[in-house]
Amino acid sequence: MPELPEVETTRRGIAPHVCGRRIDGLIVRQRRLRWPVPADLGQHLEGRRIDAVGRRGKYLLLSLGTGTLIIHLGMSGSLRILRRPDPPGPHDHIDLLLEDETRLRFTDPRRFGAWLWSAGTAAQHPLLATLGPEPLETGFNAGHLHALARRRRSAVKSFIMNSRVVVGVGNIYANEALFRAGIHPARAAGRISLARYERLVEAIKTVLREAIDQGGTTLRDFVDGEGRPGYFRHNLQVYQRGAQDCPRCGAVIRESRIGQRSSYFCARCQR
DNA sequence: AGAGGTACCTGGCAGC
DNA sequence: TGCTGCCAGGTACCTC
Repeated sequence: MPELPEVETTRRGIAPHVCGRRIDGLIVRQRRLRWPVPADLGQHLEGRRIDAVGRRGKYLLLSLGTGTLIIHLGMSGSLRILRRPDPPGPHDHIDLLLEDETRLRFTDPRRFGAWLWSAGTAAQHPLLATLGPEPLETGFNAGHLHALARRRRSAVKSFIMNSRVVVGVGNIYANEALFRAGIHPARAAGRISLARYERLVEAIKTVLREAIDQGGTTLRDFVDGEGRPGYFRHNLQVYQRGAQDCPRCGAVIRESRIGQRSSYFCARCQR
């Protein structure tokens, strides 16, 4: 699933094709996603023009003036621009029909994604109301992390994957950022110094920026707005590299489960 | 308040 | 080859 870099790659890919365009219709072939697609969604969309494509965490936000179409890609979702109405595959659940025959097609084999409507601004929607800061903005800093972590005993990896702490950091980039920062993923969040949180914040920002530059990470499903995969997979240093050599020190990369998620780390470099 | 487990889905893969 | 069990990029919701 798409983490922040994949969602941002999608946003950048679709924005030029949908911004300013009028919505002519909505085809919902499968209503049962993470939540049911609202039965009246099409009525909110048809005839409206898309003003902007924004992002908050892993949520894509299509602003229509009268409200916001909120799209989440879940674990396996992707959005593509179609210039002609290609016949839908079994997991092509939704087409947003735009003027000039353009379509925005939503594909999601696992159906953990979501298409929701928010009247007014997206920030008012309950799903977005409790989200933490954006990792690439200044509100995300070591002081914020260090203060929030006080007395918390959960693993720092689970801590930075908590969307109330910071948005957009999923399993791949949590593993990669902790490796770059030299912090053991199982270390209690409340037992990390401010100085080490400085390193972690820098690592998170850097790894996310680099991944965005590479068009995200494609493990299986992810494609950008043009149907192309992301290439950051070649830059992963620990994720899915259990039993291989640590690229920094040569020790064997270890694999374990933390908070029910696969975790990869070098026990020599990360403390 | 925080931590941990469960649930929602499909598909690919390893092992038998 | 086919079956079974496990695993996968997320996250809301429940219980303790």
